[in-house]
Amino acid sequence: MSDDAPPEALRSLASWLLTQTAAHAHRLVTDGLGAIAARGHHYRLLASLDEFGPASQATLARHSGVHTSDVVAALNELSAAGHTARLPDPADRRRNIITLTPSGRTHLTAMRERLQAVQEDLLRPLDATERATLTTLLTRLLAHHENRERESRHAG
Amino acid sequence: MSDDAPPEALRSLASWLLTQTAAHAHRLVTDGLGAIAARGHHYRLLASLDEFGPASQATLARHSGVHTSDVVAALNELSAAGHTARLPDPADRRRNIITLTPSGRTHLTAMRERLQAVQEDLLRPLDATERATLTTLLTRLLAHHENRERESRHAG
DNA sequence: AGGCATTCGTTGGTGGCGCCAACGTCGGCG
DNA sequence: CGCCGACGTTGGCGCCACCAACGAATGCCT
Repeated sequence: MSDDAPPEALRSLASWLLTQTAAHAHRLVTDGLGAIAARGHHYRLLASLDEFGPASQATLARHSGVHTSDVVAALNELSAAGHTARLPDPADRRRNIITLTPSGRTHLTAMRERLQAVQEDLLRPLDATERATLTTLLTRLLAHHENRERESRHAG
Repeated sequence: MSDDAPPEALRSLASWLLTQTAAHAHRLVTDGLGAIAARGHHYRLLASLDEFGPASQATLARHSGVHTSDVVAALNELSAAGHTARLPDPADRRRNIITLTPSGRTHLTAMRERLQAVQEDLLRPLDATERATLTTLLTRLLAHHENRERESRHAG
């Protein structure tokens, strides 16, 4: 649906370049994960569990950046598939403790492989140095805006 | 909702960096345009009209990259606000010819100003050279994936 | 000890964006 | 003439980000 060249008014906007390339990246990721019946949220949650160990849904949300209401839905799916276990915290009955099951660990590994392939696909036209540069620039932008968010949340 | 640091498994994925920064960019754009009751699609369409002149909805979709079904909705809003005019093409009665009204031109200018401010906000941590580098890298990625899309559409 | 604010999980809903299927209308070409 | 295709439109889907509200439970503060 976008055969002709976009107007310069778009091409010259960094925000447009970002959201467009991100859209392509998102499609690659969705397709890659879709092939093993997974979605972005699943990877974020399982990766967080793997790296930080068992956690409540709230801390899981904070680590993964997934909204708590979406964490509920994603964990419903993951638990139904046996990839996570949801058991009540005896020390605080408001909380659930989420753990990664062996099946979940296997699934996570499969996701990682898919995502590695996606990165290759995504970054194909760039050489190693350029990839590093891109990563650095994006990381700096991200850090900046994450800080801004934190400040405005604590101030407001 | 994302207070703690994301896991390294995310930070190391270029696709994640892209979609995250794009999400921030998208929010800035949405807020900026929202202040003047505009949305992303509106800008894309008006900018296309401004740069390429009056066009049918189909060619407008091709230029702006907005899906035709979404073009309909956006043009309903823009026409209702008097920013565009939709008149039947006498030469081809399937087509509508969309034109930019004076009011639309004014609106476009206001959007441009907002978006310029957003770019500043978005890229604040980068100096001029770094901004140029980022633009170049993203443009190359975008061109690559756009070509891939075209090829697969004409092949399949 | 009592009362209040806060946290946690959950439900249901919103909006943007990208996209697909279907349909009636109309034009162009073999 | 008949068929294929383009055009505009409607209605719907999926993913992601996010918000409001609620009951249950906890912790703090007095």
